[in-house]
Amino acid sequence: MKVSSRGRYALRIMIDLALNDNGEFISLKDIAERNGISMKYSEQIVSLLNKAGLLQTARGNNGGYKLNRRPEGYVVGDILRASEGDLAPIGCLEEDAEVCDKKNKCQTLEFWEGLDKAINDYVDSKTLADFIKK
Amino acid sequence: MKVSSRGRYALRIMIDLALNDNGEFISLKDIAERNGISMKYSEQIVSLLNKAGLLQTARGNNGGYKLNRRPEGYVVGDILRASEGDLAPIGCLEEDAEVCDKKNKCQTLEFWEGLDKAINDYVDSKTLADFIKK
DNA sequence: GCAATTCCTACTGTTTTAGTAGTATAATAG
DNA sequence: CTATTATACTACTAAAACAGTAGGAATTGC
Repeated sequence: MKVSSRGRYALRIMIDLALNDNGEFISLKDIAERNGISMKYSEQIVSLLNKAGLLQTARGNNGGYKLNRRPEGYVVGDILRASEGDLAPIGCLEEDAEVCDKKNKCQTLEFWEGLDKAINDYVDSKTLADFIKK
Repeated sequence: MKVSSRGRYALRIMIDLALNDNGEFISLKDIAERNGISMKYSEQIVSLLNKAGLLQTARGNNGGYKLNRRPEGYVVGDILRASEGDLAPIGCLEEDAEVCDKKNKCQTLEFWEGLDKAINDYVDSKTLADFIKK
């Protein structure tokens, strides 16, 4: 039941981008250094965030990344789902799960659905803004 | 962010014990067969539940397992923590985690504590009784 | 053209998961 | 007192997931 390092780092990177946002693109080198993550690993994580449409990017010299909305516009759930994949606590509840033939008589499904909801409700109740105004 | 098969099976086994409780000890063979889990794997899981004090056991002929309280007395969280280990979503929040020197200035700790609480509050709000009265 | 940067994909060591397997110990029936 | 039925304990193993590394291609600014 652990969030992987990808998810944890993804959140840190997004917070870093919010904290250091000055309108310019921020290079991954700076982000990675500030957060003690290797360039190469950061690359992979940022790539996931980018593919999920959470960032604005620029290649080449003076390129880098920046947020494409204000911090309040980022729900933590979206950041985690982008980096971690599904947050579903069991396979049956994943987005693309194959339909289980025992679904109708499954005694535990409802419980797991409730847990899934508890988790997603929580992570969707927080935005990046909650991390920067302190 | 997945619950392992040990945790899922543990819950099923406990429900099975509640549903089939007639005062007698129930053999693991019966439990395993009813739930489609191998004897050997079931053994390991039941062993964890037993060590956590959730069961009453008897060895030898006519031996087996049974609940030591009424279904309402079992909180699902206890069953999952016994089988899965800690439900903490990140290592820092585990019971026996070494103290992190960056704890004071960690920007994300509070968020993860909140998620930990959301998860534990949910699993501790359900008991075995919630699974059998339908 | 060169330096700085993102983008993409393959590879690798370690840990965790999901079990199997074997044997020892205990209780009961006969 | 022994055969049978059961739990208890510990070691092992194949496969998957995790946590990165590594190398090179493409893009842009100066």
